[in-house]
Amino acid sequence: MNKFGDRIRGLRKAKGYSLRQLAPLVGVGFSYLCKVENGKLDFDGTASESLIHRLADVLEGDEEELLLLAEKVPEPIRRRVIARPDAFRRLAELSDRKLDWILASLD
Amino acid sequence: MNKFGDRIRGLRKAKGYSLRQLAPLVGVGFSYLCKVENGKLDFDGTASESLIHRLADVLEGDEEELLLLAEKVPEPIRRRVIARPDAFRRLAELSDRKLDWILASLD
DNA sequence: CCACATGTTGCCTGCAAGCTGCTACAATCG
DNA sequence: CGATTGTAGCAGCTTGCAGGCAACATGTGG
Repeated sequence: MNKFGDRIRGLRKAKGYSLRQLAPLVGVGFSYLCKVENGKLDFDGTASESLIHRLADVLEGDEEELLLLAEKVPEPIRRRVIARPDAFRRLAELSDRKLDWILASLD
Repeated sequence: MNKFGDRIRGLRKAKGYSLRQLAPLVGVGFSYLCKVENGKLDFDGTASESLIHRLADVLEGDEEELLLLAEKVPEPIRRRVIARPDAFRRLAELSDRKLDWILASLD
């Protein structure tokens, strides 16, 4: 259960980077990157949003996907939830099946 | 533009508490509470989630509503977004009008 | 076998969030 | 008047986040 780290590692290998090569490109130390990939950060948590942003950039990954794997709510979604709390409170209570139905009816 | 503080103040008055009375009930100092209500915290930010939780409890307010006023995403909603990112990424892109339409069609 | 790149880990630090806890002063009210 | 209430400023303090450094392990080609 380390979806985020595994994804990062995958993207990194795909680009042929070593930890020491990638680290300076995203502005952190290589040892920190290692911990990020293995989910071994001292404090139980994940990388900061700004680091995820830089990683997505350099590795050409989907930033929102990475944020979600790291269990963070991406800003565009967050803003929308805050703007329309009435709507999202209700939507959040819906079953998977009803969500699917709504998505289908959007076309 | 101080929705959260105003709401807290309203709830507090409704219960007939003074700042100095309420403060110990939620475990903070009265001067801090004053700044929370007036949005004058030293660091630009809002009260912590745990304080909001205690306030909702003591003042018998709706915790999710208060969190949203403080521009924080409540846990139940957060979990749902993480569980169904595909759905919420799309829903977040919808206009207010389309959201209203969906809500209406839920009955 | 050695040299060297790569990955892993433990400890250590800087900094900002989220408070505490005074203090002082103005406004309000019985 | 005296007591209560709200407002504000300032100095600290504790915790957790974010990351650095140095040493150690593992692996790989020559």
